[in-house]
Parts: sequence; structure tokens; C-alpha cells
Amino acid sequence: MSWTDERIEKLTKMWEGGATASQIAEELGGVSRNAVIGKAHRLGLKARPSPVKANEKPARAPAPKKAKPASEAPPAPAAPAAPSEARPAPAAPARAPAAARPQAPAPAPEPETEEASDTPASDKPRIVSVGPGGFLRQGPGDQQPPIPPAPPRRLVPAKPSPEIADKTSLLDLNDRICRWPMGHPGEPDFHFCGDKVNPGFPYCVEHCGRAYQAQLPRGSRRPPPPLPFGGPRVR
DNA sequence: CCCTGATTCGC
DNA sequence: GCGAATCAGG
Repeated sequence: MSWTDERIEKLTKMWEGGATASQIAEELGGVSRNAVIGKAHRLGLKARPSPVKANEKPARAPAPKKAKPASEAPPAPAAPAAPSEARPAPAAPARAPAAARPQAPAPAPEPETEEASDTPASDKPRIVSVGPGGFLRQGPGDQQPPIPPAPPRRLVPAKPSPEIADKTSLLDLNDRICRWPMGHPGEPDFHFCGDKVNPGFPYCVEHCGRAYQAQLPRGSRRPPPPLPFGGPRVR
């Protein structure tokens, strides 16, 4: 299996989206996760939380050579039609029940109560953005977004975006349309939101409401949001 | 054990 | 350039 442009692009998108090498390999098919990692490094897009990288060791243990017998038995080239969707998804339980969320971002945007989000960066509450892969980006500390994320509670109620009709595929992504993944990679109806983005953000207004959320004061936090990649079904 | 990514190195 | 083997942390 060779690295075509499409496969490379898919690898890149998923890698940057936070999918694990195993998930990417399984999705691409015909490659091992090692191949994915190796390719990712060759593409220059490493740098992701690695369990091993935290500790830095100057004197590395000598890597003993290994013999690669030519009689390598290729383990059945993937099984393209029957991807075992058995990955348990490291993601936490999907969404918390509405009761556990005093300020649900979508359903009831109360404009005037508690305006913690209107005084964003300079105020106590830190803004934490959660990307589709589930990784966190800190706002004030180490990154200055173009503009402070809009107050989540004012955003338009989550309308069940009119997708399905024309799906936005991986290749249709550009800077102006929402990249929020819908469904799971590999599934026949996996696609991206495709709405017009909220200017300055990679997602539309609706999904910005999901991606950027003001961190609640201690004690009233809710469980982390679902992870689109590999996570539970989210739509 | 399982998982993860990083690295090496023969091909 | 590719990826299996290996390493190493969680």
C-alpha cells in the first residue's frame, strides 16, 4: 500500500485532529500503526503528547539490531469491508445529563445572568478550548487567539445542522468551512459540518459553542466534553 | 498485560 | 522513503 496524496492528507488531518496512530492505521487500512507513525514523522508532523517523551534521557540504550526474515507473513491486507469497530474509545461518557449542566450552552441562552464570559481574558475564569481531538488549549497563558472566544451561552441553540444531504468530505475542507467532524472516520456517512466558519475560528458558530467553553469556577465543573475522534457518537 | 508515540535501521 | 522491530512511559 503506497502513500497517495489522499492517504497522506487523511493521515495528516486525523493526526492533527488527535486521532491515535492505531485509529489512523485502522482507518486507512493496509498499514500498521508503526507505518503511520513513521510517515507522520517523515511528514514532519509529530509533536503530540507522547507517553515516552516526558522523560528525557541523554544516554540512550543501544538499539540492538534485529533480523528481519524475508519470510515475513503479511497479515491479511486489512479486510477493508469489515473494519472491526471494537475500539473502546478512550473518551469519557458522552454528554452529561442536562441536570448536571447548570449552564447548558445550547438550549437556554440566558443573556443577562452571570456575565462571567463577557470579561474574558482579564478576568479570573480561564478560557479553555477543547479541540476535536480532545486536547486542550489554554487561552490567556500560552496562546492569544485572534479574538477571545465568544460567550458560549449566547450562541445560537444547537440546531441539528442540515447535513446528510450533501456531506462535506475530508477533501472539501478549507479555511472557510467548519471542520467539526460528524460521526466516525470510516463510517459511510462520516463527514464534516461544512457550515461557514465563525470568522477567526476553524468551526462554525454552532460548533464554536462546543469547542470553546468558559471554564466554570471550581466546584461547578462538568465532565469533559466528548471526543469526536474515536469517542462516543456525537451529533 | 494492554495501550501510546519515538526511534532505529535494514530494506 | 518505508515500516517492522524495538524502546519506553502510562
